[in-house]
Amino acid sequence: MMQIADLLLAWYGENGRHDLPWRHTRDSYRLWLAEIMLQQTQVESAKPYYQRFLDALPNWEALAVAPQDQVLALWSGLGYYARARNAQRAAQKIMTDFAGEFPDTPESAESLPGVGRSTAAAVLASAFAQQRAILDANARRVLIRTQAIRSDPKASKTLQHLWKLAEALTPADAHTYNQAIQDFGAIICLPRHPHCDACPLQRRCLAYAGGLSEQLPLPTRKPEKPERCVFFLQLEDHRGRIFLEKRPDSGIWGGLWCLPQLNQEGSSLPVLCDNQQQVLADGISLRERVRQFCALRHGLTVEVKALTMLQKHVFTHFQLHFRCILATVQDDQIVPGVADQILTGRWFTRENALAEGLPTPVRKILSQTS
DNA sequence: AACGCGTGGAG
DNA sequence: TCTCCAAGCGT
Repeated sequence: MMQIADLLLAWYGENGRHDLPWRHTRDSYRLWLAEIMLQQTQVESAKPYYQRFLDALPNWEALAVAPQDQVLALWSGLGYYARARNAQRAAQKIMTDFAGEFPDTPESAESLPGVGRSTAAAVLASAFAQQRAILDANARRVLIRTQAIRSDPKASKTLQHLWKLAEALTPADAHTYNQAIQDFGAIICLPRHPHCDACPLQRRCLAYAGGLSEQLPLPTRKPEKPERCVFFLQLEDHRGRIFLEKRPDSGIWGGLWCLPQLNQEGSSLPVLCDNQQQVLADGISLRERVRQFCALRHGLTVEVKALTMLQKHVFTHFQLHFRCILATVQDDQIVPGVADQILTGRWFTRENALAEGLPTPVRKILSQTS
């Protein structure tokens, strides 16, 4: 009787996505990069980024010595930017601590920033033909269904169990099997409405046997999405250049270039949604707050020209409402003395700005108004 | 252990 | 429009 691994391998031979750009290499750099890009990211989203990144930074050394801004520009739009910053740190560690080669044990691989248990296993299996089990969203879902696991899919006890199962099922040819179970999860054992009628594991699937295919995995509770409201300052100088600040590495959009952000203090969403003559809750007019902000933070004297419509950007964990404040600098000069404290701001032409690592909404704003 | 971290496609 | 969630990891 064919076991699950053999059934998956047979299915994969006929139906797998053998044309993916990272499927025909054993180069650890290329395999690792694909794994990092694909974390929490769908194949179709990562595809266009992958080849572009490799063309620009084809090996560990190139990535290790690249300017961080170049790395983030190559990642711009893909999201979860800590992946890009960690990727560069990992490349640097490989150059300094591992003689330019991806390490060949799980412990050492997992010591690289951004490389966890599953990513390490995927690279070791494919680059070095080791028998290592992965446990990503696809493998997790397939195992939960075939074994009819009814516990919380994210609970640590469940994950322990799933890792045991994954390791027990993974055959010697883990490289091929890991691809197989991921393609199977993406094509047949879908998150919603799995194609059980076309499933090669139908007779091995406890969820199918129990009529639970649509109910498993058990849904996880969705945390509430708070709403945040900010203003983005679109400052232009007399030459039409735009002012951007580099965000700190920690937090949202870490390391990216962003429009200066003016937080809305002590006032609620309805105020921000109010008309353009609004006055903030502290009694200072928006126009005056902008002028203070630019003077204190950037040493710039500005004139507020306009306020755009309310726009929205949705993250996984919160919703961002924002307006852009259009303003011009009057004298094109950074105040001497204050300039020393301006570590994070620079003027860009539109074209140069769009070549940098920008958050998606900022890229949209700058593209629209150019 | 629970939360922070992006974006886009599907239904 | 809204909901779900995707090749996870760091803290």
